[in-house]
Amino acid sequence: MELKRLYHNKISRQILCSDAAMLDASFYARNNILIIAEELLGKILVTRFENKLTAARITETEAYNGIVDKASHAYNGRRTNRTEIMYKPGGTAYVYLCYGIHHLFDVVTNVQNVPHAILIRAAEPVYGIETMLKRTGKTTLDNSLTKGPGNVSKALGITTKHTAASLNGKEIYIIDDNFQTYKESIIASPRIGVDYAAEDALLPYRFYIKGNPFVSGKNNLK
DNA sequence: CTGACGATTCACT
DNA sequence: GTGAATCGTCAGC
Repeated sequence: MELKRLYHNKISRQILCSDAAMLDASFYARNNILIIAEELLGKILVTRFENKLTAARITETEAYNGIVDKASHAYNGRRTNRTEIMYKPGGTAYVYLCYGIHHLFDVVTNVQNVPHAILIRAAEPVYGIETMLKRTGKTTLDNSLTKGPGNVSKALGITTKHTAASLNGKEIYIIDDNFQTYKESIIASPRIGVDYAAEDALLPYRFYIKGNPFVSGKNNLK
């Protein structure tokens, strides 16, 4: 099996800052969250905070399917100060604190009042690696830099203060640089850490690029 | 107001 | 494989 190692894939600043490449509202507003979660693989998540540009190609996502999904914060229509962000229109950032330590970044999808969200679980650095290393306190680049949702946010500088931010703004956005993610290299599997969700824990709502070293867990080769 | 806990990570055995 | 870290959120009183 061919291993997709994008490790050395660097992207120019010009492309990362191109408005034309930015995913727009129509991408996020769609109804089928599984399609969007799959299509986000291979897209590039870009952040620019205090003029520090960092970017990573998405390698792993998880869909949280709104009010019918027992794994979702918005299950059964739950509305709180925190989850209210999930009810915003597609193309909004939903960031929350997990275990008091980790800031997890989600992409809100669908239309207003339909609380769909896609967790970005892993990505492969393509720009601003020095900045990412500084943010994470690491000295060398390896897959731990952006493998796992807490690590992605940390490397890209995303925190809970960015929740509700538009993904069509200047600070956080996702671009399509026409990178080809081949269907046969995409795996769907159950989501991680959602045992509490009863039968919904078994749904194949996690998507990742087969064999990519920037994917959480150990068993990403099959 | 209080207590329980989490869409995790990392160090250690 | 096990356990600690660490705090905002949320249900319940």
